[in-house]
Amino acid sequence: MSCASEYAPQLRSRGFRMTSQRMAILHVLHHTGTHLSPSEIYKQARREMPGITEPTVYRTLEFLTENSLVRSSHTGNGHFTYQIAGEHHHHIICRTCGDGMEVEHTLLENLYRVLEKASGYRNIDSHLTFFGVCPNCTST
Amino acid sequence: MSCASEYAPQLRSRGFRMTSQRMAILHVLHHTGTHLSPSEIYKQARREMPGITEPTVYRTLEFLTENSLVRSSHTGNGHFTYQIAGEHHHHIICRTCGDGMEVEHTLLENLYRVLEKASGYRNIDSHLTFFGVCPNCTST
DNA sequence: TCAGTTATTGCAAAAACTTGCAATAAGGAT
DNA sequence: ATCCTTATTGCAAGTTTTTGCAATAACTGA
Repeated sequence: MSCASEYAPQLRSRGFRMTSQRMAILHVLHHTGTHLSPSEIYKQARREMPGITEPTVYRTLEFLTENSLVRSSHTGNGHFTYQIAGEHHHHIICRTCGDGMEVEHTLLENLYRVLEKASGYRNIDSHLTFFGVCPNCTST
Repeated sequence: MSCASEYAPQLRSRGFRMTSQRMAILHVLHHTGTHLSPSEIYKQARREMPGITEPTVYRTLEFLTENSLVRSSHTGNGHFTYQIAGEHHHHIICRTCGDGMEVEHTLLENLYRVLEKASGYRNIDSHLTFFGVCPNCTST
């Protein structure tokens, strides 16, 4: 109810609508704060809004991602997780053990500028996932 | 037959086997040269090896990716495509029109070094997809 | 406040992807 | 050349994700 309705103006100004399904999903993501898989989001959103269906969850996540209210990131196994779009960070995941950590966005800002120059693209804004080998697995 | 068997020693030396299914898939990727979706790969591989099944294609792609013979990249829509692991490059995709272009790996090398220092991870080797707005869509 | 427009949802069915397990076959050893 | 070990596949059934279309409900304007 509360937090999610703050997002309504952002949608309305672009001709979209705030619905109870979108509120429920935003609420879930807002309050857990971390990355969740579509099925976890579905389960939790049903507590807020019992009638919500799975296709709606998938479509909503895609929609919210396109509208920058939510960010998606891919884990090692080929699946996506979703989180509320807050502070911008990235991930690095260990190719060997699967452990991960966050990467500050500021570290990439230089690169973004280089890329914009080289490609002619603007407004680059990607949530990236890097793969490498973590210190633990290197030493073994 | 021909090209794919070159990869056999790489697998054998790690205790894995070269099979006709793996050959078929490598052959397809080697000769098309571009990114293909799992179902496209399945369709084409059946021409080389009629008995091949879909689960095998998925498992094989994952296996070949892990063993660095194939690289996966994610497109905007949340799905993965696969290509033979050759020259290393990345993609930038327009958030508005969906058009894309390749990004030289050399542009990122600096960043990788920065990240290795900051994170302690080594051997960072990711196929990245950036999203931005292309020149066409910017001017409109 | 109410009616109209149309973005959004639910439903049902399809497509894409995964999993467990028994059967097969690749490569090493004899 | 043949046997043995075990990595790999196929099958069949499951889960996850997508799609089309009719029904619904959010916002706009009167």
